[in-house]
Amino acid sequence: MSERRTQILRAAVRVIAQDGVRGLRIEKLAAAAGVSTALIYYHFKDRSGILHAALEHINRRAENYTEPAQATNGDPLAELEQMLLLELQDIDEVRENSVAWGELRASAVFNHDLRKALQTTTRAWNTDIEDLVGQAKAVGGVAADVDPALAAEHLTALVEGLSERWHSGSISLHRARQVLTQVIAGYRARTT
Amino acid sequence: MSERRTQILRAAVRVIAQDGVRGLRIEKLAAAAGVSTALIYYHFKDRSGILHAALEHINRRAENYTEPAQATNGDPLAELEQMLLLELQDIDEVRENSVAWGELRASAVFNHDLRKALQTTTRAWNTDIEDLVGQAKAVGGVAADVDPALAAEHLTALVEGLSERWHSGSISLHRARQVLTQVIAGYRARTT
DNA sequence: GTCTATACAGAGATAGAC
DNA sequence: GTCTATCTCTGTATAGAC
Repeated sequence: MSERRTQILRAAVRVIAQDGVRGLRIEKLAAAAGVSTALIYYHFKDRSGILHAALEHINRRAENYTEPAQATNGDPLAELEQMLLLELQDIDEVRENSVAWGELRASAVFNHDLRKALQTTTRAWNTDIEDLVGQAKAVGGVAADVDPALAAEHLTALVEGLSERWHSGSISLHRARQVLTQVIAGYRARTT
Repeated sequence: MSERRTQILRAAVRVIAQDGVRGLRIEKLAAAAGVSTALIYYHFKDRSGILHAALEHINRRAENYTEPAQATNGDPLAELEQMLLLELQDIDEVRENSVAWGELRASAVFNHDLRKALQTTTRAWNTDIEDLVGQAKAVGGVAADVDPALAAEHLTALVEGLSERWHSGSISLHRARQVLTQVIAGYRARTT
């Protein structure tokens, strides 16, 4: 992919994180990227083209920082906790991504075109978490009667809910992390 | 409140549920309400006035159907489950409200004016659920070491997360209800 | 209170030069 | 590939009659 394209896409994520998908203005994006509006149309055809490309870009970034972070000494549940808490951090890149991701979800409610990309990434995330729960089960970290798929959907949906509350000012970041931590603790070798 | 106002507000909720807060067009709203655009400005001053009034209206509706539904024989946890599952139903009024409410949250991420109304309703909801968890604790329905406030935030944030996934097509309604039911079941007299 | 007609601004998109 | 200039459409908002 050309330099220019990525330059514009990076700017797009920034602008989306600030104004939302539906608040994205080509002129503002052009300013943020330091190029003319015409160039944006040249590279992305139209508004919807930019949006799709930007959302793909967000997905790719999301997949990246999902990768194994620190050593967790083979404790799958600890790794899971780390992976989920990753989304709830006040660091520019993470917050930007998380807000933009939330916007993608919110927009997909009304724009059916966006749903497919959303589903793919959501499923991938669910699967990652499901695997970790499965591993935790194998080593006795969680009870045998926990359904990994169900637990994964529970945890990821919860993270999304907490993120949006955080971004919309209805819960503090600290509190959100606390809720999540407690819920995960609740999975440690218990019943159901 | 005048007849006309409520007529317009009802239409507004419908339109918001269909196109989102940011997709609301005065002309479309006028058509949906069967009035002229000028009349809308007459009653609500400007676009933002309509939005605020519509969101208040949504809040009022939400508070209503939150009321005790069916007899639950004094089982607080059953009542809680019923109250939360209420949000996950494929019935026009509920879905409309739930979508509109999701839009309010999503818009509040970028529009700080909306946050106050959001916080108020969120807090009220949390408190209701917290009370029920407290009652359940009192009758031994949930373990003594469960923190009702934390549990309430967990459950309500989860419902929001599941709702949005449902509305954006990333989870089926049935599956969302299943996840929620299981999570609540996990609270029945257990540790943490 | 309610409508018709219209002014005005903002934002998406394109033409054409370099 | 990239820019400047500009066209055009859509959507908010108002004027003024009834």
